Amino acid sequence: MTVPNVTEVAVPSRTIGDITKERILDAAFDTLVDEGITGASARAIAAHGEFNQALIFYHFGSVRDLLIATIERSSQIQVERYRQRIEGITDLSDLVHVAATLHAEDMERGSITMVAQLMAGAASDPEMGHAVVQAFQPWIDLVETALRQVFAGSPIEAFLPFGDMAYAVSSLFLGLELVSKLAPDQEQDDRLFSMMNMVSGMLETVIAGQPLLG
Amino acid sequence: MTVPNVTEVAVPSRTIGDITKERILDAAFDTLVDEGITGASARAIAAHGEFNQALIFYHFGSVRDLLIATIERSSQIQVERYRQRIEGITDLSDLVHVAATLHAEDMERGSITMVAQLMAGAASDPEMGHAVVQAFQPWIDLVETALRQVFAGSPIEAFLPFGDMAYAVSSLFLGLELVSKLAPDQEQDDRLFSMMNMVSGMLETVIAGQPLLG
DNA sequence: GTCTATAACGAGATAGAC
DNA sequence: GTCTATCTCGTTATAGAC
Repeated sequence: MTVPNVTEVAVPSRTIGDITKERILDAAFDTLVDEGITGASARAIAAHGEFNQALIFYHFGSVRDLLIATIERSSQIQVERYRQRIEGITDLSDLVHVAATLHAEDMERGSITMVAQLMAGAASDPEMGHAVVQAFQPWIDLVETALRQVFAGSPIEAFLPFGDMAYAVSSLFLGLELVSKLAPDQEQDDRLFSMMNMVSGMLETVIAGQPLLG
Repeated sequence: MTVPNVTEVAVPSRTIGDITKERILDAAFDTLVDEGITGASARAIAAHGEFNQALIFYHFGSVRDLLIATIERSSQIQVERYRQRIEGITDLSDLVHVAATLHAEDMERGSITMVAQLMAGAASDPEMGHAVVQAFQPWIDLVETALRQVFAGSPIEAFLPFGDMAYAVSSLFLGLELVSKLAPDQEQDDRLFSMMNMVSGMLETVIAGQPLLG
């Protein structure tokens, strides 16, 4: 990467090619969310973004490399978005509430759906599998950060395996979006998070040393 | 359906066609597990089962209808298998142990992996989506049965939303197999279930009315 | 019921004009 | 950097011999 001379270029110059690349990446994302991995062909992506099919191969070499670039880019962007949303959350019940909101948002936006789709698609492609796993890691890390925040200072903090918990919670959301996308049921999701809320309430009660029943 | 005359046919007759149909269904299952939804073409399935590609269309009409028949059949069979394994389990920690075993087995066998793959593949196909959701329901019901068993007689039994819990747990396993298949990590899975074991132990302690810490 | 052969089409990818 | 045109291959699916 060359650093532009400041006297020459004041703002980081975005070439027209960069703009096209982003258009293609956006279209690939949209296609993955709308049509799934089986529908994410070069033709379908080009139709979604209303550009020429050949541009995909000019800019990314192959559809597969485009999809890999797509998950890398959007994971990075979306994780950063979500990270801002969990910042400052120190209460478990607040975290559950934010999680419910983010899940609902993501059902529209599709960033986790896209991860699930690429994960399924990478099943027979080790190289792509590696890229997808790499892109999924920041999501797990994000969850771990959130969990550590809300359990900081708790008497059980020292006993909790945050890494494993984050792995489980991330997988849960992955599976959840897979199912939710297939059978959209807002009420089911509402009940799910109200259950999580109940569990978090019980947990807070127990941690405080109070009896659960009474 | 005609009932065969007992004097004529002693055992329910399986035509040679039925046997072929099962071969095709088995091959479709194997292909889905090994190659994923993107690799489950008519040719690939035929190669897996070492039969002629045209048989798929003769017996099932289309690849899609074959895949739908596949998930219907194997979900039914596998859920029945698993149901036998959770029979008589009344202890939460025993359930966790069985769940860990079944998860490990399924990583080899692939019945849940197959559901995850078809779920991803059905994203852009409402009709297939419906079939997959239908096939997933018995899994959720199975989990609900297991949960009801271990919480039967517990003082918190009346407060627990078993249906929602089953939905969540099923989704968790779905996501888990999706990730595990992509990045096989036996140690991670071991830690996961040891965590679940810890949680179930904590839960039993709390339900018994004893303090969690001390 | 199973085979071979092939039609009809969509896929990824490239060449070459602009 | 973007376009049209096209190649090649794999795909679903069918026709017709056996």
